Amino acid sequence: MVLSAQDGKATIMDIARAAGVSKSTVSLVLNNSPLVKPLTAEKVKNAAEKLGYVYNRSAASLRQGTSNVVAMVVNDLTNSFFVELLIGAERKLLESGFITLLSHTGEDIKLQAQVLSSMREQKAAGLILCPALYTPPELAITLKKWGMPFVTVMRSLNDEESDFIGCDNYQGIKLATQHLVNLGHTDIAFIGRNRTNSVSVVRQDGYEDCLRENNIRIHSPWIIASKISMQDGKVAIRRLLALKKRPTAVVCYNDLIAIGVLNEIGEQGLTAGRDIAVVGSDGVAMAGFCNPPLTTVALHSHKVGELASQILLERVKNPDAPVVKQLLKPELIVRKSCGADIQSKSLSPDAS
Amino acid sequence: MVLSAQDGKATIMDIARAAGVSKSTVSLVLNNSPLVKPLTAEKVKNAAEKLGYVYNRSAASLRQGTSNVVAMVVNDLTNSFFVELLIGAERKLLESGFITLLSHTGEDIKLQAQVLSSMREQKAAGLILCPALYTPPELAITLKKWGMPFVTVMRSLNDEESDFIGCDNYQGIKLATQHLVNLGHTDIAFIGRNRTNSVSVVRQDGYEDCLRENNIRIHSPWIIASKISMQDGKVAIRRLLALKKRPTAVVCYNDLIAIGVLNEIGEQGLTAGRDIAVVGSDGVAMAGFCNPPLTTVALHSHKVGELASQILLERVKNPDAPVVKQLLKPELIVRKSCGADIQSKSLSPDAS
DNA sequence: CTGAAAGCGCTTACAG
DNA sequence: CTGAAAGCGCTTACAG
Repeated sequence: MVLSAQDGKATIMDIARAAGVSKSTVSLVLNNSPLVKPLTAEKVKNAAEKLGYVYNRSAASLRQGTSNVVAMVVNDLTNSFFVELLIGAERKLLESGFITLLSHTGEDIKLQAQVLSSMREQKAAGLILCPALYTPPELAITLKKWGMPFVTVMRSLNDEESDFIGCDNYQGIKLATQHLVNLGHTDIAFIGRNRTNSVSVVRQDGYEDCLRENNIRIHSPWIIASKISMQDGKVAIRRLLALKKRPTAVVCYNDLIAIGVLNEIGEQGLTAGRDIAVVGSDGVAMAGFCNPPLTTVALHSHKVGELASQILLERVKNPDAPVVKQLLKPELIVRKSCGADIQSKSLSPDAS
Repeated sequence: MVLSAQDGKATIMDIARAAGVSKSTVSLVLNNSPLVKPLTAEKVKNAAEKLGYVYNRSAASLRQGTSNVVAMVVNDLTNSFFVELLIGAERKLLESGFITLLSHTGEDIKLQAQVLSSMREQKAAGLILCPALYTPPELAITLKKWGMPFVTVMRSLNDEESDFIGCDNYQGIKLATQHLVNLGHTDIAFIGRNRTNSVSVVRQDGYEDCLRENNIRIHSPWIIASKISMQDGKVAIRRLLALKKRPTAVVCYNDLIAIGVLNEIGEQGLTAGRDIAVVGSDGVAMAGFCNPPLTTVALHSHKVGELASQILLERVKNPDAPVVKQLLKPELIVRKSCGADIQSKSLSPDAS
């Protein structure tokens, strides 16, 4: 194939001339319109190839008033749950011909507002938003006024009228807590209390309701406020271990915190699962490779990302379709940090 | 502020009319040109605000032939090193008025080629590329023919004429290996051999050269091929532990592999640092929270990302500036997985 | 199934 | 310091 000296500079007009058709026809061919006769389409495609033609999306976007980019604004990429979600979403978008404009807000709502404006200027076709903590709910109204289709993920904006894909945080934490109860624990702590984070509120509710349903009294010194990081998990369990009356098990808000917890337990010469049971939530890949491997609740990060993309693209196509609110079903993954293996061993006849 | 019914639909012409100036002047104001009298600029800005004006980047891109998006194509976001790098780069780009078009290739060169084409169509102003394994070196030529400024990160394309930001992998692994030698080890394994990954080749060289310089014979059964994942690290150490003649220490290609190694060691009831020493490379955040905490070589992921953005933006401004090739200096971070704490304890007078 | 024409909203010389 | 004019490369009714 001989590339023209103008490689990359050819326009639709050049193709039209080379192929002996009008530029309208070229445009139709480039967009795979069924209106064009196959033979003509072939001629056009060959000419485009020969000229080293590159489609100019800026021109198309200007003309159409929208683009083939989708904005993805994520609160915390240091939490691999969101990275896994991003990977799922990005792949799915790509398969549908969209490309991802990414921004990481790091839970900074000022920054979030700034990047959203920027993405509006880019004429993003839609937005997948994992809102930063403390995002004002009016953001939903703003986005609608902008006419930007969006779906919120994991955290909602408390807006009835917008699409949301999340996980059943309440059932998830209940599953985890009940598992500890089933293993015989009654002294169960919760790390990650934060009354201004709706997800934390729900997870704490799941923990407390589970205890109540099992007639276990809630012991408030065992409910520890914590930011969402490994380091803060570490600090929280340290406080718990320093208590005169220690819990025998701990439910963590998420895996990130649980990983910090496991680390500190190890540092203190203790063994999670034997000396104290630990469960997390989210089911990040890393959880399976902790020491000991972390019992957690899989929230299906990739699936959430894929679903969010899919729902968004449907919303883009059809703004008037019914609102989608979907909570994925959590799934308990039992590993060793909860001590389930030790217990079953001591119950088996061949236990030493 | 009263928003017009046309919120978001106003153009530069509407502003011009409202402010009583020409649209050229409006354009200059929007681009913060110093040519416009402050008073005029103020009038224009007020009018824009009042009309709910949104800058249309598609139009600007079409006219200018370039955009304010920067493409970032990353080989492996399941490795948090690259996530950290991405975070650093994205933040820096945002500060400079650029927004990030992201794609995750997952080491798939077909997919990589596809997304690069797509980013070309978007008229990305530049590209930060962490190339997929086995990327043909001709990619550098292609990108140049496209006229797309780019900088490769971590892995180079073996092209003298293009910018590259990486880490001194050779010195890094040497640092790690020498640390084990200093602790008294002579039976040191290497996990992560891959002769078709240039980074692995260099790291293995660092390991081997360090042994040689210390007059330690290289024992090839202790050099284990492995893919770059936690699971593959797990499998590799299992093979090593099954050997009749086991090594007493192991250098891992990177932290991802090391995390898998630590997990398997724990699963076998052994303790890293006491029963076998482990060191990683990269210095991901997670390394500090392993059990035991992982001794590793910090390669400064955020810094690499920031530097890559900075160099790219300079390249965009000045295509003829001298080529930049920069290797960041690695830094050993001693934690417990290498057993340094145990050794120093046994050397201290108050050891039990 | 194909062509001629208008226009998307900017920026950029150029003239004053 | 400001204005009039041209044009970036597409898509989309519309007419045939």
